[in-house]
Amino acid sequence: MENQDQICKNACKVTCSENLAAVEDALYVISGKWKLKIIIVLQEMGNIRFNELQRLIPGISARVLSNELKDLELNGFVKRVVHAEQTPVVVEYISTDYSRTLKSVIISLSEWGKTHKRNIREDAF
Amino acid sequence: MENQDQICKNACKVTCSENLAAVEDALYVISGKWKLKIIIVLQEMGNIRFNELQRLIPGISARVLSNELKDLELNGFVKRVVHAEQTPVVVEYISTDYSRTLKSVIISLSEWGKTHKRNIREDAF
DNA sequence: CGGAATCCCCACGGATACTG
DNA sequence: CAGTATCCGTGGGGATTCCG
Repeated sequence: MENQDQICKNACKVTCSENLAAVEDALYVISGKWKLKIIIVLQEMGNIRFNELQRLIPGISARVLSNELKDLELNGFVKRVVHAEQTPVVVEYISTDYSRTLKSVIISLSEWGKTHKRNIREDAF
Repeated sequence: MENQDQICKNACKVTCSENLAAVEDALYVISGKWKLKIIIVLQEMGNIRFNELQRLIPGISARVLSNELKDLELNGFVKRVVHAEQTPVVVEYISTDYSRTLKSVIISLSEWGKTHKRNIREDAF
């Protein structure tokens, strides 16, 4: 019966759009050229200052880094700590607990990136 | 001794840039507004035709969908199957085995998206 | 040092119309 | 149906300069 087929297809569409929505929600916050990279460096390095952060992320400009950090702070991924007692002022950025919930996303992404690179290499020869 | 601190920091920088590179390799292929979404729908629905694909991805235009599909095909994520025997011609898109290696990435991303949405809701009140 | 302000460009992608 | 062609706006982001 064709009905079975239709029912199945429609069920697929539902779980499909649910998945789509979930991924969209995730991408809305962490997509973009730099966001995930910044989060990774912050998690790996603990506290870190603006200029060193910029040095560790090849290619990012100061303006863009500044904007991204504001965005990440607004969304609770980054904490900004100012040590005003010193001159010149020292500013440190620290990853929050919430940003650590992204751990599994980062891991699976970097795992996939590694094997993907290997596959590309093999194809090349 | 300060040396210990320095050695540790430098080790961090190494694993850090390795992670960064891996994630960059991954993002290079699957980042963008639509790529992952298309892959998700394709995996969920099995074979699917152009117009239905467009309908299932709200907001995407025909031109962009067409371009993205070409790109995904080049990278081995999508198979394009033409049934020329019929008129009008039927074209189906099918997700490849290779695109299925992204499964864990998609799952962790959609899982995170769901819990993130919940957190946002709570913050709102 | 840690940014903010300004200028400027171009490519991503939307809208519309057309084709095999 | 399954796209392609063309036109066009806009905003992401680079380069540079300036400020506290």
